[in-house]
Amino acid sequence: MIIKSNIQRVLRYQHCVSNFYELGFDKIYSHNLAEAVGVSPEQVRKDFSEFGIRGNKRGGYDIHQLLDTFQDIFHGKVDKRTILIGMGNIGSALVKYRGFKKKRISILAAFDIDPSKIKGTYGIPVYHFDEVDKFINENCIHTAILSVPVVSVQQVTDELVKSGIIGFLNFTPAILQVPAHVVVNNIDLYLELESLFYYIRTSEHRNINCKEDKF
Amino acid sequence: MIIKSNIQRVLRYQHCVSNFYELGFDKIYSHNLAEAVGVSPEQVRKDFSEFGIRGNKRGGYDIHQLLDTFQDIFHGKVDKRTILIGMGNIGSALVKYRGFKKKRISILAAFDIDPSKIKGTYGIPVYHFDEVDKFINENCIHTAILSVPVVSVQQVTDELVKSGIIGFLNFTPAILQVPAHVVVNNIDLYLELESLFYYIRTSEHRNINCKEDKF
DNA sequence: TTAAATTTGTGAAAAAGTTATCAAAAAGCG
DNA sequence: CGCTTTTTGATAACTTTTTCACAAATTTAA
Ligand SMILES: NC(=O)c1ccc[n+]([C@@H]2O[C@H](COP(=O)([O-])OP(=O)(O)OC[C@H]3O[C@@H](n4cnc5c(N)ncnc54)[C@H](O)[C@@H]3O)[C@@H](O)[C@H]2O)c1
Ligand SMILES: NC(=O)c1ccc[n+]([C@@H]2O[C@H](COP(=O)([O-])OP(=O)(O)OC[C@H]3O[C@@H](n4cnc5c(N)ncnc54)[C@H](O)[C@@H]3O)[C@@H](O)[C@H]2O)c1
Repeated sequence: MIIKSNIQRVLRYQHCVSNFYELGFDKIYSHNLAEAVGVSPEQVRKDFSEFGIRGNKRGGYDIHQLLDTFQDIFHGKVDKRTILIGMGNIGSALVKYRGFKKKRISILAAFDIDPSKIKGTYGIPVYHFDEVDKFINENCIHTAILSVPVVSVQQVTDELVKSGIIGFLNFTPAILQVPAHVVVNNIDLYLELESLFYYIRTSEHRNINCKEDKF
Repeated sequence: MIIKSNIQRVLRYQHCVSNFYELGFDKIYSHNLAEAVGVSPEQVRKDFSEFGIRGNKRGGYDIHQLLDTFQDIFHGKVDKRTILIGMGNIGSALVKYRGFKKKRISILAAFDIDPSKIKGTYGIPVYHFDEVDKFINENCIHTAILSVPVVSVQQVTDELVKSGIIGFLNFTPAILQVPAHVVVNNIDLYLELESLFYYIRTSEHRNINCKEDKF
């Protein structure tokens, strides 16, 4: 199986190749992509070979061909659909964001248990969580974004797994217990912030004008 | 230098140890933490040894002692302060979130260039970005959260680095160019979603009731 | 007190991931 | 055309990270 960081790097290369395409280029070299994405050229070639992407010796990679291949790999011509559970702070920020549409990702609907959220207008329909099973099966949904309070996330997850969800984007700090075939991508903002503080505390480059050692 | 994933795992152990403490336990074993966090017991012990945390053979780890040690490592008794740049969808979700306060992390102020954001009420002061340098130096800020549009993030970053910021939490899809001593933690929600779709497409566990192959 | 059971800590082994090396292909050029 | 330069692709070397294995310590219990 191709590992997550490999996939994510290739998605970054894709973005970079699109930029080159927009600028009118026809070919691109591993060192171009490496520089733009902040990895080594060898890494780029390794990543490409993992996906069976071949270039031309001395000729680099053909941009049009690359873009086609990326479209195949990531189903670029297919709309990707998901649902969101918990229309709170994070949930409504995600729903309002326009950037996913450009990448052909749609949050089809949101689900909550708070009647005020269900009545609200957010640009997408917001239903009661009781209706999620019906919606998943009627619309053939495989993934869900979890932005509910941490206390209820495991129960919500269990029900979604029962309804057929096999991929989660989890914004809660909980470590979800799921069957082996279910994938969970965790976004733990607290861990990201706290680890950042850890690094800056141990850094020798802190602002020398600071009298006290504040963080 | 201790790596990020090591730090983040230990933060998860901390959370789990706190739960055990709340439940009235006095000691905890590597296998308890392993199970809760979803890693191997050996990993727990290796992680601990990296931070110089020692347990007792056959006696496990003393919970009170562990919690004290975690407080030392992560400066649990010190308020950690940061600022936020870009009071948009994501920015205001973060500012509204109450969970960081409990962990003694405060977003002291936000900065924007849109006058309507600067006039708005968000619970924390929102200043014009022109004032960020003064604020950073007067308040001894080392870290910043970036939730501005991707087109302006590099320029914003350059200015913040000049003002002394050495740690970023970057919500934009841009790969930031920063000096070597500056740490950037990236949260790329598009990459997380797209890699999830990649996995579920290649999974054999997709809902069999789906006639068409929708994603 | 001795034996049995359990759990840590660590060094070795294995696995995973990244970087270096270099032959081969292709392009440019005199 | 033949020589030089560039760049890929494959493999080897290296590095990092995780897992394994087991001695040492400590507790429990007989
Ligand atoms: N907002 C942030 O910046 C932030 C940062 C870090 C972590 N998180 C995590 O993200 C999650 C969401 O945070 P938030 O700030 O958006 O919270 P929030 O309280 O604003 O939103 C949670 C939403 O979930 C709904 N909900 C509650 N129980 C539900 C259930 N059983 N089924 C369906 N919906 C339910 C609530 O009605 C609410 O609308 C939390 O777990 C939080 O820990 C958020
Ligand atoms: N909202 C999401 O769900 C989401 C998802 C993925 C990625 N992102 C990324 O996060 C970033 C923010 O997204 P958003 O949806 O919150 O955007 P947004 O447009 O809602 O907010 C951006 C804010 O930044 C301010 N701003 C613009 N230029 C600025 C400058 N030079 N200095 C200071 N402030 C400035 C704007 O006035 C606005 O308030 C974007 O880069 C976006 O690509 C957001």
